[in-house]
Amino acid sequence: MSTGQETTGGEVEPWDEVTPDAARRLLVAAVEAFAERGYHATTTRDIAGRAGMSPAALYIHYKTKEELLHRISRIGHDRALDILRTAARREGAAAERLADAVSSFVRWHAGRRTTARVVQYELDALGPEARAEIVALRRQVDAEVRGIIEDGVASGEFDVIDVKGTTLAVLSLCIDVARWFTVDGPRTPEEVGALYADLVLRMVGAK
Amino acid sequence: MSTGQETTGGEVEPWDEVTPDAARRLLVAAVEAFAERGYHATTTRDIAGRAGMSPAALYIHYKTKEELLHRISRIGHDRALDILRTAARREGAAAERLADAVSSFVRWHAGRRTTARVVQYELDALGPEARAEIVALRRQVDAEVRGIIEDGVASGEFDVIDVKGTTLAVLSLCIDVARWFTVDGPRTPEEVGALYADLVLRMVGAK
DNA sequence: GCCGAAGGTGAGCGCTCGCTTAGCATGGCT
DNA sequence: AGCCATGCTAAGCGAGCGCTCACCTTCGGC
Repeated sequence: MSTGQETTGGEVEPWDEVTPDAARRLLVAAVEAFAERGYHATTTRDIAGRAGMSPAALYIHYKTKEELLHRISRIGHDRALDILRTAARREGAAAERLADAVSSFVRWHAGRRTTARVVQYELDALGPEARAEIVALRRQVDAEVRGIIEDGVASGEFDVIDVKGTTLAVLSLCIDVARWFTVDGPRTPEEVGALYADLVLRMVGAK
Repeated sequence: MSTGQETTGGEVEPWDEVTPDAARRLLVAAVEAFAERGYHATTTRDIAGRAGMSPAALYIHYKTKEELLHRISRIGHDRALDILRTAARREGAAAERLADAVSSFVRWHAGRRTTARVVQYELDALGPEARAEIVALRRQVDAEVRGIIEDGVASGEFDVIDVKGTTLAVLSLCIDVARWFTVDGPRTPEEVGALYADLVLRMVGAK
């Protein structure tokens, strides 16, 4: 049921933009630690230890522990938004674009689950101004998906009563993948992506 | 689209079972604090303060802070399982039972959001043996929903390719309500329940 | 061969954490 | 009246937290 060509969904490590090397190692270590134990349960000594450095080294590259979370959250949301934008702005019917958006978004949440977990569940640990910046990005994420659904409704492809509520549900379904997905589980990110794209097309009454 | 009579979905405070009164006040205070800031970010001083008591009072009624979380998680999961069981075992077609299960489960996650948040997102803060107990309850939750979907497939009411995957997605959709729902938002728990019941019936290809 | 910038470390400061202990008030039972 | 079980508090212990500081090492430019 409706795949066609798809945009790639976050299979590469996207931390190349973080330099120098030591700063990137610290950030990757922080992603792992935050994903495993949560922001508040993670100590700066744990992050530094995972990166093979002393606790003090962290403060050469980052002002505070919260700045680490902020950087991770910012880069992660940029990536998520990029994935959805790519799918939303390609050529094709609304059904194809929605299926592509969902499957690549889900593949990112499953395949890069540690990052997604931090991005989606540690928002409240940020201070007010950093959180406001991230919330703005989330609104753009919502707008991309809502745009595709509105297109489908306008063209008669979809049958949706509550566009805002359905958009919320679609994103909610995708995001929760970061909560339950495990690499030891029976499904690959690609399989979950395909299943969820199918389920979402049913939700919007495609065809 | 398919409502009919519904089971009540967690609109009452379910902490009557916790006695004595001081222990219940502490537990309610802990639910609020854990839901707002997360288990690890919550201090025992904060919990005791919300309950109008000194920090030491907590340890008269609970051995550790973790025991508080364990009790909350246990009672919450019992309640969630009870809601789904009631819906699953009533009379009626699979579509009605599934709609009832989803709408009451969602109403609980939205209406009693603080409890649901702790129950669904603080599982990892429990120790191994407590977590194992809760995980067993979650498997029963999954089995109830899967049972309804299997019934619908067997009777020809539903059109589902991947029953296990669809069950997971349905529960995932409901659970994530605890993450995004707010009382300040534009929707009531009842409205979200009705919308989600409709979306889930579409997901299983009902009728 | 010398120097300063960049990047690192060991030690530790001030603070807050979960939890304990000694002791005080209350109230039902004898 | 005397007594002790129950429920609570004030004070504080040991540990671990985020973060800092004085100092060390490495290395390209002259």
